[in-house]
Amino acid sequence: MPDANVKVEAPAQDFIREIVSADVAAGRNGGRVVTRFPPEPNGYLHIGHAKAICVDFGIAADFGGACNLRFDDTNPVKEDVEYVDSIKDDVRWLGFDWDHREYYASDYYEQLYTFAERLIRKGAAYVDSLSADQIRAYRGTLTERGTDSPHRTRSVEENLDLFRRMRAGEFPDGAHVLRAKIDMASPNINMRDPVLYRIRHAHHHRTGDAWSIYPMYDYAHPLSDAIEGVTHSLCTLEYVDHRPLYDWCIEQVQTEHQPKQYEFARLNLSYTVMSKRKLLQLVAQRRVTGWDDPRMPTLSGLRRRGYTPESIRDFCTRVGVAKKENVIDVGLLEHCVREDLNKRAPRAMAVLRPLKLVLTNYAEGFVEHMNVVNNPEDPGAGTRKVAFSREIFIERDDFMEDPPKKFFRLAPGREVRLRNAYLVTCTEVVKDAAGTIVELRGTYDPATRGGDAPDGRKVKATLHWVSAAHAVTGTVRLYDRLFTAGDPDGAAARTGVDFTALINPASLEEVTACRLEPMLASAPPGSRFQFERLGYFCVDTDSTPGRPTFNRTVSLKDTWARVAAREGA
RNA sequence: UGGGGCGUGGCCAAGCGGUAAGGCGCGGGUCUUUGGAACCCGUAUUCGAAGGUUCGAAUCCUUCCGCCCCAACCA
Repeated sequence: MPDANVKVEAPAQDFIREIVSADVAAGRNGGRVVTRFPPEPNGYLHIGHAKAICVDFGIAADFGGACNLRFDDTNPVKEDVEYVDSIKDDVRWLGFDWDHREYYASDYYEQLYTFAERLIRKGAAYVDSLSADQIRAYRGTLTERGTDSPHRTRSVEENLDLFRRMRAGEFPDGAHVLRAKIDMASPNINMRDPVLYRIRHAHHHRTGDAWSIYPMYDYAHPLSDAIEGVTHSLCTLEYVDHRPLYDWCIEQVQTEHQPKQYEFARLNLSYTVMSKRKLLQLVAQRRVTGWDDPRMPTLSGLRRRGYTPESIRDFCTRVGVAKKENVIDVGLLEHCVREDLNKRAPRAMAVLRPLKLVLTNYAEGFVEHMNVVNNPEDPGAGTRKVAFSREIFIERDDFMEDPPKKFFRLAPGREVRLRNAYLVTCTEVVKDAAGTIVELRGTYDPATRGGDAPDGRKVKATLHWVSAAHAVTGTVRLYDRLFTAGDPDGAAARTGVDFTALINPASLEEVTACRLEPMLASAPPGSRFQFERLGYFCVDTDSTPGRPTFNRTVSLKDTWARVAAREGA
């Protein structure tokens, strides 16, 4: 008698989980759930892969199953160990664990070869000696059926002999291919005798020069899944048309396990390009500094930008899994990091564009150490001391000589609060010969230490600040979306311009003479902070104690910016 | 034009014949020593369109329209 309390059904949140759930309930595959994440090691992982990773590992975890990490390394000329290493780093960083289940399609080459001979023997595959161009011509078009190759009727003996000699390296690249014998008249072009093996005298990053023939994806993938005992092979929509071929391979080879393929929509992000080819172009043309440029949608870029793995996983969950083509608003991704970092990032004060404010009634040479809460959202984060003195820097944007109606910050004669310090009033604006404001003078109210007025009077703004004598100088990189168009791919296609023409010229602004709270100078690379009132920032990988450098992950929501824009200010 | 996939608010997305969840965004408000956060309220008489079946349709049927994918010895 099964204990109903022991059996915990994972709730179905999407159509794939519904299918898996039904399979488990029906006892298919002995109730086992095995998935796999199968990247080709030919580039860096991006946020689109993150969705696939979350789906593959997430579904396995939901059903108490396992997810394999399998490198689909069937094309030696495009692949490299550099990529397998980065992929492993990225998957791990995202928070997923494949235990010892690290597999490679190249580990199955011998087995796949044996399967191929089996196909030849049963007359389901043949060696074709047409050129690539001829094969294309014989394939027909979308509307016209294809034509059988003259080699389609070769005998099993001849096919076996040729195939073995292909393996032995007797022929040059392109001389022959192994093809599945299916149906040249199929309305599904993938079924018109697809190529299974091609000759490639190339060095493979793992098998070296052991092979001179390599299996194609359509052949290697389903059989690799079967070899590993994968139960649910999840991939993106463009493979829907390949499913009949996937099933054909499984059926013809008569594998022990029969994995099933299910497809979901890939992730697209607004103001972003996601194709490997385009990302590579950005790197190659130096439009960005590299694969890990903080503006890149790669996982290494997002990591360097300051994104947390938790926020990316949360994003993938919110995005959902369905079959509809989509373009997710990048604002959702930004929302996810803000939400995560708000709870975890310690606060700091940093003045990006400093304007000196001299408090004329504050004793010269006097220093006070204000008690400051590290994170109002996290009492456990504790407090710290921040030096305050006669001369401080405030943000230039926080002062206006002639403020519009809805500007609440500092202005001549107006009182505002310096966060965690005092209420101050601007009494004088000092300008240079050109009329540029070079300094502010003002007074502070000694009775308001900490920021509260004993008489209960209120101010409409609280400003961040840093003591001039104590601040350290640093660099802050302000990032914005890489493209000006919400849908760069679509816009480029419509207008006929290259997508690089849509790059946002202001995607990076480097601000050098920022004045930072001293403790920021010793923060290790990767550490994240909220610069109060500005946004979330992390110490860049190229930061040094002598020249602290921060990347802005994302700004804080800025109501004033919205109001100012609306008022045309 | 052959085959396949998909059409629910600005962007996602539930919904599986019983009378449109939720998130982001947006608008308004409360609170506030971050114009942040938090909290509250509002935001589709309608589900690509038109017919039909039904007491009842986003859900079933028919036709039409639109978008995406496929003709690598790439994955």
